[in-house]
Amino acid sequence: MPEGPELHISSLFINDSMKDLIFSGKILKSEVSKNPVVEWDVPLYTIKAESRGKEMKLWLEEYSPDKKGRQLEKISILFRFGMSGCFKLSTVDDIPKHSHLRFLTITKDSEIPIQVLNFVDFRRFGRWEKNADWGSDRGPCPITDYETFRKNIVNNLEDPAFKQKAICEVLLNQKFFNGIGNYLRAEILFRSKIAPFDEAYSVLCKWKDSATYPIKSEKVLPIVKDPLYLCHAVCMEVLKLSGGYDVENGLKDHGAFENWLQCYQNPSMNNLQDRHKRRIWFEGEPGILVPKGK
DNA sequence: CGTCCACGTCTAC
DNA sequence: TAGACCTGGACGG
Repeated sequence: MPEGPELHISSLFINDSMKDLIFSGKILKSEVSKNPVVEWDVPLYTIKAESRGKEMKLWLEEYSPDKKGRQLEKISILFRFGMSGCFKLSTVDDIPKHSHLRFLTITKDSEIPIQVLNFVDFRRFGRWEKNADWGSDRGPCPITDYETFRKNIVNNLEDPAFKQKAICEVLLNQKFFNGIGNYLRAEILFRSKIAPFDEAYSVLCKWKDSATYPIKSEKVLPIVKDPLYLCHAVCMEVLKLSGGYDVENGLKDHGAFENWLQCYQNPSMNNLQDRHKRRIWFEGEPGILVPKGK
């Protein structure tokens, strides 16, 4: 489930459902995963989460009801979700297929079964790392840090990343658009009415001086076309659906996301492969920098 | 049965 | 700028 909104939904899900849970013991890794074993073996600990673009951190903090001055252990685990990563809560008897990292709760009374927080990832493109900082080649988050996200782009428009590059390809550059993925770029460009293969530099120059947030008139719902604002606003819409692409743990109506999509995978839209062989869905003309040849 | 396609990086030539 | 890394669903013969 993995573009910025899904990562953010995962962190909300964890912070909400783990807030009263106490975990214990070693972190279990599947045999098949090539990711590192995470050394951690304290009697009791709690879990919190944080997301930034397409990365998520878990914070594990030793829990001690009677803190006797001793320094409590604390580690973080940085996750990238690849194409299919997600977190699921289960019981011990109900571990999901393709669960690759597991955190077990204690149980105070035998009435409540042990709960398991699972990192589930059937394609195994997801990665994790202990105590790693946010990816140095990734920009600020359009969901949680929109103004910084925007500044990082408008203050760097002279960067070669934008010149003579198709806007649809630049939208996948995580150095500037951390969290934007294949469905988001289609939805953002569709609402902006920007041709996907128009030049990123000239497109974004037109919007660099517009207001960070669009002016809201009291009566008229503004039809926002600013692509940078839409990077934030479109993500926020997905958060409201609370499910996102390939829901599972969102447990809301499964059709809500598909129903929300206006452009991506819509058979009445056009589509083409970009230079990196990824399919871009769009309405109307492809734009000047469309890859030629077949 | 087979081929193609999918929400994303990685690293090797 | 290719592949490589993976599983599984959709669809064709």
